[in-house]
Amino acid sequence: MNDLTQIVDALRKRGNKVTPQRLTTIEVLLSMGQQHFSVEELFQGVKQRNLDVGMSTIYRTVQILEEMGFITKRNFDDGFARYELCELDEKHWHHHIICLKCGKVIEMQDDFLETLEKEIEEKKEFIIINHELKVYGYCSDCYKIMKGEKFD
Amino acid sequence: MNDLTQIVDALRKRGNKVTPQRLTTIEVLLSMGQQHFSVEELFQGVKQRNLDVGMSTIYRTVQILEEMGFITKRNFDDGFARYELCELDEKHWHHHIICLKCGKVIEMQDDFLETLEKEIEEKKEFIIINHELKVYGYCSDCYKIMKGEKFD
DNA sequence: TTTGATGCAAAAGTTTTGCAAGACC
DNA sequence: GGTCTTGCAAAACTTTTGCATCAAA
Repeated sequence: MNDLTQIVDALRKRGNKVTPQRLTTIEVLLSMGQQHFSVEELFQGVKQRNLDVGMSTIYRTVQILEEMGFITKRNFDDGFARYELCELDEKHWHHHIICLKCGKVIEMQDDFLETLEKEIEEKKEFIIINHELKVYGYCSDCYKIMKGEKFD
Repeated sequence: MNDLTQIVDALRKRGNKVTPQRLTTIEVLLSMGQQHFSVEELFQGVKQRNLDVGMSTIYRTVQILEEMGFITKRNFDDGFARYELCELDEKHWHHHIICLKCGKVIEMQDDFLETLEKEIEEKKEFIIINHELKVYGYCSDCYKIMKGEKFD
């Protein structure tokens, strides 16, 4: 559902033009699937497809796609923004489990926050659009290493 | 419990020195309580106490305090990092409810995520240190305005 | 032909770093 | 006195912007 033609059509409907740079950027982005990609990675991906492109063009494309709701900005505190594809057809949240040592990001599907959302909407008079849960800690690999090193 | 002497002692124990700049920075930080402060705000706060200080000193102090676990970095996508004081004596999480229109941040105390944490620790073999939940949407004020404007 | 897009370079903004001078312990 | 800290300026980084040129529709 979230494929190239859908995005291209939506772009045209918005009055945006579909240029080779934009098309390739979207192709690269779609080929990355659920991953969390940075603007730099998109830039490299487009260049690897033998298309010369400027950083600012990627930034501008990403901005448009975010406004359109096809991608969402995430911040994992590694110095730059990351984006990921949205699931348009259903509200299907996933959460991020982040290792404080190696930076690995594990995804977890879970909709159990729905009860909390209802509570917030009632108690705080708030209309919820989205949410983001990040759990920080140590993955099993790093934890083993740390125990071996008698660290902490 | 989270007071000046505790932090100062911990600094000395770590081999760090307690300079006027550092002391004042910590005082300002403590006077802000639970708020989410930026480095810039700390910088202004220290200067308002008639102490000349350089930005880099604040950045370095904040870095040390984060390493020591007294403060945590938060990112509300407003262009720079924000920090907040940690509750050292107990695991008492709070969550952030963020208005997408006016940027207001509401805090919410809730420990209901404990069940989820246990599940993650078992299923994913992950040692959890911290977590962060951000709920995005529209506060009642902004929602009223939007309805009045027939927006969306 | 009109309007939006591109690409470069420069600007903007936060955060980091090198280094000589100064302060804490 | 030795080591850590400071402060300045400059660098490093990501992201944004201005503008002349170019291309999609």
